[in-house]
Amino acid sequence: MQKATYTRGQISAKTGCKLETVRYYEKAGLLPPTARSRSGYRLYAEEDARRLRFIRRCRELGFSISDIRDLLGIVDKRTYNCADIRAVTQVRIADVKGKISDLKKILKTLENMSAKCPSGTGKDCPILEALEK
Amino acid sequence: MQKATYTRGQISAKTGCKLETVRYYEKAGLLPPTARSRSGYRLYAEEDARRLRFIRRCRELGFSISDIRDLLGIVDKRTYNCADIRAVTQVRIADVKGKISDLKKILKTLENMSAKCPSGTGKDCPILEALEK
DNA sequence: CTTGACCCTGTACTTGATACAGACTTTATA
DNA sequence: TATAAAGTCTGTATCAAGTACAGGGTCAAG
Repeated sequence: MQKATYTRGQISAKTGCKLETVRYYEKAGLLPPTARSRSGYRLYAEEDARRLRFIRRCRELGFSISDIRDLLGIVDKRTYNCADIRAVTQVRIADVKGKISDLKKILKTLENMSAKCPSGTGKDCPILEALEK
Repeated sequence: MQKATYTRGQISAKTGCKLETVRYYEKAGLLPPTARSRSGYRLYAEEDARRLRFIRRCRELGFSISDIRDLLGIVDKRTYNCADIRAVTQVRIADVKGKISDLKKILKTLENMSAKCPSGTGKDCPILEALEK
């Protein structure tokens, strides 16, 4: 009984990772080199699909490729430590919080600037003045 | 009476734009090519400093280089329209709002994941399970 | 047998800088 | 005045995280 295999196009459709991105993840070391058909086509297994979905989910949550490499490295150890994964996640949470707070400041500034604009067609635009500080 | 001129290092210090970044902005078309000394050194004027500070401020507020090119294009017209500037700013505001909302969703997911983790050293990490979806 | 769809590799492009190599110029110090 | 140090010049490489070709080989259907 053979294991099911998929071509790159098939695994791409199956996981939602774009065709070229799959190759990119292989080159980036997130996906181990697959088996190849006699003519050199990559042959992906079910396990690769799971891994790709994991990577995709992590990317959606903003983990960097290098974060994901760390996470997968931890996972790939037969005996991993839950605390290690938690640590990576906590750093990510702090990062997201920081970004939200930065963006809120930026938003406030932009809205203040925009509010001063009489929405007219005149010159001496108050937005420009604010931008020149 | 000569106008004051600055070298790249001087204008960099004066505006807070890093040395190499000044050259980059020139290449990117945000800063017009400056006058040159006999030996080929760039000579910046007061006007360039104003322009660089404007660019820097825009970047701090997250405007892209191409946004800034647009803004400067509008400003450089002798007769600009305040509404045009307002339009660019409004798009930027919408963009920032979108990013904040995306990041909030991400944060919630990350925190939910992390909250399930018993912070222990066990296996079957609930964060991993959540990441595999 | 040929057409079209798929896959292969390697490379270039994107954004917004940053950094370096190797050469030249200017300034400061001895 | 000589020389060393600091500054500037150009062109190119690097980063992240892909995306998009070009120029080939391969596979299935008609």
